Amino acid sequence: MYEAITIKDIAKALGLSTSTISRALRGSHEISQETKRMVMEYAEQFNYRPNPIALSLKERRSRSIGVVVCEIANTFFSQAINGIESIAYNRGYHVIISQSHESYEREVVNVEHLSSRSVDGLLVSLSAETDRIDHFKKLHEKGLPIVFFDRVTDEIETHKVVVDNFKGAYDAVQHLINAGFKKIAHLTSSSHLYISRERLNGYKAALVDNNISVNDDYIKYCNHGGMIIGEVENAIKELMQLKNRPDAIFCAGDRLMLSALSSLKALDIKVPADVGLVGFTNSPLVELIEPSLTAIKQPAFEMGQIATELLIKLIESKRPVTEFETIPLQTELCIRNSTKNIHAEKSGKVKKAVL
Amino acid sequence: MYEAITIKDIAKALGLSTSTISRALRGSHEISQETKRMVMEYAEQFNYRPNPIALSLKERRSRSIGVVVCEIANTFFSQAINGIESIAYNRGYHVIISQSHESYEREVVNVEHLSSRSVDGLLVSLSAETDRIDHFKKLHEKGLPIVFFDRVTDEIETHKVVVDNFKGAYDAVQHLINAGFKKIAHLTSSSHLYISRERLNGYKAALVDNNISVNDDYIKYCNHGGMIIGEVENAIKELMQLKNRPDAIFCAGDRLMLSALSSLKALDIKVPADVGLVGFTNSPLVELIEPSLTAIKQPAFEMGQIATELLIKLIESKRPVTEFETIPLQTELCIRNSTKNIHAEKSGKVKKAVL
DNA sequence: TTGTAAGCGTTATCAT
DNA sequence: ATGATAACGCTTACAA
Repeated sequence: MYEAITIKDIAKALGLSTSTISRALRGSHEISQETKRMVMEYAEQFNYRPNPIALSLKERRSRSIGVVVCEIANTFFSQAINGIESIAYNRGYHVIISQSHESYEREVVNVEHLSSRSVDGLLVSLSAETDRIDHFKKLHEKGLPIVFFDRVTDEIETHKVVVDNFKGAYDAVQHLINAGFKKIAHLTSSSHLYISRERLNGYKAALVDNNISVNDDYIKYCNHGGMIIGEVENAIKELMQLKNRPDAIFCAGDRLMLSALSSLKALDIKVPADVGLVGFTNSPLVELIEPSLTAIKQPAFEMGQIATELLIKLIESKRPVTEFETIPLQTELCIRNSTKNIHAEKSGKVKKAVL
Repeated sequence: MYEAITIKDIAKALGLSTSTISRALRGSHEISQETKRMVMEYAEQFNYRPNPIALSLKERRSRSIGVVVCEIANTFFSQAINGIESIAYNRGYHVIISQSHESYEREVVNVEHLSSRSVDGLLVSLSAETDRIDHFKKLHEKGLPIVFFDRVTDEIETHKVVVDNFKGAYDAVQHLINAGFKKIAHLTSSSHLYISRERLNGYKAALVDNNISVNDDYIKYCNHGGMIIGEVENAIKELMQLKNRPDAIFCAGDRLMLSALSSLKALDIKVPADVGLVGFTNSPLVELIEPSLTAIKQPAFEMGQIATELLIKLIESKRPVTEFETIPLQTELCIRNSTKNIHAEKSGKVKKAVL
């Protein structure tokens, strides 16, 4: 089996003590140049690598951070994870990803697993099913640093990274209205999710501001985030069977949007000829679909980066942090191959946040 | 900060020695029922969790496995990772994912990082750019268990999990020919990848068997797997500018297929009216694209599962393994919403493999 | 049945 | 400038 060389081995080979080797390796000034050179050379030659596990035990930290998301096969999250990695690896942290597949049960198990594996902190985006968060509260109270991104909760006071979901939704619905749609339905995820409620509010506000009354029959929830077979299909079917059938749908998320699309296709309903469609999605594929769809995109990569910066700051801060930031970013509305930056101040916000 | 209870704490509290606690906790028969009960209760009450880092140090294993892939934002790999997780978590292993983004450099760095973090084994699918594999050979020779899946190499003797790429490609091209296409181009990934060569061979064989001569101008390589800006666009442009322009394209991979699609769209070339398109992809989205495309799908989830089973077997085997398996699975050809199982023995193979 | 001590690889503290 | 020792949390011979 794989046997790595240790400080002890070097000490024995060079006739020195382990402490000398340790110091020499870290370039301590209290070791003679000559000894340092010898040790360094030997270490180099035999490809010495400090054992991270021993270090972890000593330093009481694992230099790893846990990521809790619902699904990596979702463009938003895979992009966010890329952002997370880009920061974490530079700072010497491992990233351990766990997926809940939108299941509360699995989220609890994963969090338990990660914490028992002594990650130094957690980056969390809640699952759709999650309606109570004791599993996070418990850890947070014990002092485990946690940063939420995208699917946040207001029940835990810590750093959060979000987009302006209200505005993103509002703009999208306004876009539909501008395009002439009037009977706009809303397909949303779980009502437990704060972002769902924000997006719902944005939707309602846009309608009201345009003197369109809100029709509750037009609002469909998918409490399992569309992960349960038939969940989206049924919602779409119900919408399409309404007497006063909607002429457009605003989808609150990636998976919902894509499932809605295939459900509509199965019903042989054409988009946008029969039904207009816009939604929150980071998938570049929507542009491949003919005619290309209007998408609200989130700055996923940046969100991952910022969340990671904040988490590492928490992890490495000496004394308890009492002031927490909620970093608000902006969405982009991508209309048929042309991206319209709704909010000019976007990059400014990001910059400030990373400081 | 987060302070977990240790065996020492329990020992002190109950006036026993740490070894007694350790044994009691593991239910050793050489500890009195009474003591066991006491210890168990106390541990339960204070929510004792063994420190996995201390365990790792003692057992000289981290109970984590490293995954080396190019991109998690690729349906094949995210599905494979789901399979990997499903096995790993049950067996008490952590999964640490790293992405090369098809870059040789990053792959080397990631592997170095993972091994220095003392993972117990590696699940690898090579990056498109990778043309030499010393970074894996070195570790393999030191005894680190490695299992390759999908993008394998024949330069390292170990377990491998693959599909029958030749047959998958052959069937796809035959399908195009059956549909009336005759001038079939091939857009492939890096020539370094063994699977690319197999798929190329399948492509050629199908042509030859149908008395169509192979035209080298019709074969385009993307040595960076389509990750470099313009790589696929240029290849498609070149194909479309040929005097004897192809009437169909067979794509060797997920990213290539989707990039080809958007490149064709940018050129205002209709699929399949102007150009037929089939390719290796696990993306469910191809069905949403109008008209839906023909896809060759790989059993990604199962491949991940089998690879993980094999890796854990290697990790946990007491003596060096000298006989290695190459598990061959079968692809499915998915034609316009109807899935045709080309190979009946598929499930049988999988079963055998997991044994 | 329980305790003592050594060891996993490293670093910090206190000698020398 | 270098060495000895203890400690991080846990397991396991070996003693008692």
